[in-house]
Amino acid sequence: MGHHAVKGRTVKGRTVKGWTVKGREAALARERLSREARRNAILDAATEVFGAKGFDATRMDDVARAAFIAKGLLYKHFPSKDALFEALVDRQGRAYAAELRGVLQSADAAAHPVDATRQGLALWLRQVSADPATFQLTDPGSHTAYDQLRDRMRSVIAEALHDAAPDADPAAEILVAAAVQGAAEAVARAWATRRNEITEAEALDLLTSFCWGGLSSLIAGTAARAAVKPA
Amino acid sequence: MGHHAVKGRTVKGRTVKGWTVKGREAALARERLSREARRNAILDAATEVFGAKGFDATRMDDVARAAFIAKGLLYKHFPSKDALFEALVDRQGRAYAAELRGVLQSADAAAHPVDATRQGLALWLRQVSADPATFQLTDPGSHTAYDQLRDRMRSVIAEALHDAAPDADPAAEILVAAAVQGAAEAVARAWATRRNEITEAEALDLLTSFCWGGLSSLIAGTAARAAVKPA
DNA sequence: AGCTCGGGTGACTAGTCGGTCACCGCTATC
DNA sequence: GATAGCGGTGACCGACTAGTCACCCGAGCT
Repeated sequence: MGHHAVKGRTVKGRTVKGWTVKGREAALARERLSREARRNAILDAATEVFGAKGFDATRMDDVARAAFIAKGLLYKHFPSKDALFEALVDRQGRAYAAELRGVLQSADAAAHPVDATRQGLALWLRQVSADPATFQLTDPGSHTAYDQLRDRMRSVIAEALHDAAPDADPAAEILVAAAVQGAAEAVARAWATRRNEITEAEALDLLTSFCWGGLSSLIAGTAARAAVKPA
Repeated sequence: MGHHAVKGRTVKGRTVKGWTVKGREAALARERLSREARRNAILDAATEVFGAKGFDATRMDDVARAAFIAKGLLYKHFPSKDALFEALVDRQGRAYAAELRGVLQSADAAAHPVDATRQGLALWLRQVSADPATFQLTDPGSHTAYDQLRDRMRSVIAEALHDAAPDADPAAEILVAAAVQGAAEAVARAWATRRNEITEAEALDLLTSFCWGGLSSLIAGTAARAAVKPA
C-alpha cells in the first residue's frame, strides 16, 4: 500500500506543480496515459466508487475525482453514466464467471461434486469479505447491469448442472441455478452484517449443506422422474 | 397524452376550469375524502407506480397523477418521497409477513413440515404472478425499505425454523432463513420471465424440493452436531 | 521552428424533480 | 350568514447533476 510522496520535479526546463502527496494514486494522475491504460484506470476507480455507494448515489464527478481526472476525459472514454456502469459490471461479471467456471470444471469437480459446490459458493462469500474497494454485490442496485451479472453466474451454474445431470429440462436448470445463486447471494449479504457472530467457514458450511441438500434431492428427483418416463 | 382544450366556465361568478371527464377513476377523484381514506388511496396508487417503475424512476408527480390528486396534497400526507415509500413497503411487508406466519403456524404445519414449506414458498411465487397492480418484489430497488421487508420475512422463517429445531444457533437460523428467502425470491423472479416454459406448479415443486432438501440436510446436521456435543 | 494530434481540463448549461406555498371552496358549526 | 377548518390545487423554486465545449499543453513529426 505505502507509496512515497510525489515531489515536484522539473521536466524539460518546466516547473511542474509540486504537489505534496495526495496519495500514491496521484502518481498515476496528471500522467499522460495511453487510451487503454486510462480506460482501465477509470474502470478501476469507478468500480471502487460504484461498489461503495451504488449506482444512483454515485455522481460522475465522484468517479472523475476518484480517477484523478476531469469529467470531460471521463466522457471521452464512456458516452454516459450507464455505459460506464455497464462496462464495469460486465468486466467484473466476466471475471467472476470465469473464476466460477474454473472451479466447477476443475479436474476433480466431477469426482467430488460437494467440494466443487462448496468452492463455488466460497467465491460468493469471498466477494463479500473482499476489501471494499472491489466491486461487490453489496449494493442491491436496481440497474439492469446487475441482472446481467446474475444471469451470467446462473448460466455457469446451469452449465455445471447440465454436465452433472444432462437429463433435466433446460428451463428447470435455470431455475435451480437461480435458487443456488439467490441463496448464495442472500446468505453472503446476511453474513456480511453478522461477521462477528459467525465465521466465514461456518457460513460456508451452512450454505454448502443447504445448497447441496437441495441439489442432491433435486437430482434424485429428476433421475427418478427420468427413470419413470424415459421418453 | 394530449389533453384537449380546457374550457373556462363560470361558477358563482368565478372562472373555473371545466374538465371533460378523464376516465371513470376520475370519478373517485376530486371527491372529498376523509384523511384516512385519502391516505389509503395514495398508498394504493403509490404501490402501483413504485411497483411498476421502481423507486428512483418514480416521480412524485407520477404518484400524484396516479392518485388523481395534486402534489401538494401528497405532501400533506407524507413528508417526503422516502417516507411515502417506506410507509408503502412497510404496509405490504406486514401483510406478507402475517400471511406467511399464518401458513407456517397453521395447525398441521408441525405435522407436515414439507407442506408448510411448500405453502410458504407458494406465497412468493404468487406475489410474482399476482396482477401487476400489486406491489411486487419485482423491482430490485436499492432502497433500504426493501431490506426491511426481506428481514421481516426472514424473521418469520427463522421463527418457524426455531420452532422446528430449537437447538440451533440463532445466528445460523437467520442465515438459513436468508438462504430460503433468497432462493425463493431468485426463483420467483427467474420464473416470472419464463412462465411460458414452466408452469407455476412445476416451479413450486422445484423450489420446494430444493429448499426442503437443503433444510432437511441442515436439520439433520445440527441434530447430529447437537447429539455429539450436547453441552 | 512550426504544426498537428490527442490526452487532458473545468466552467458552464440545460433539464429534471423533490418539495413549498399562497390560495381556493365546500361544509359544519355557532 | 359569517367564520373556521380542512381537503384540495398547481405554479413555482432551488438544488442538483449528466453531459458539453472551447480551450490548454506537451510530444513527435516535417
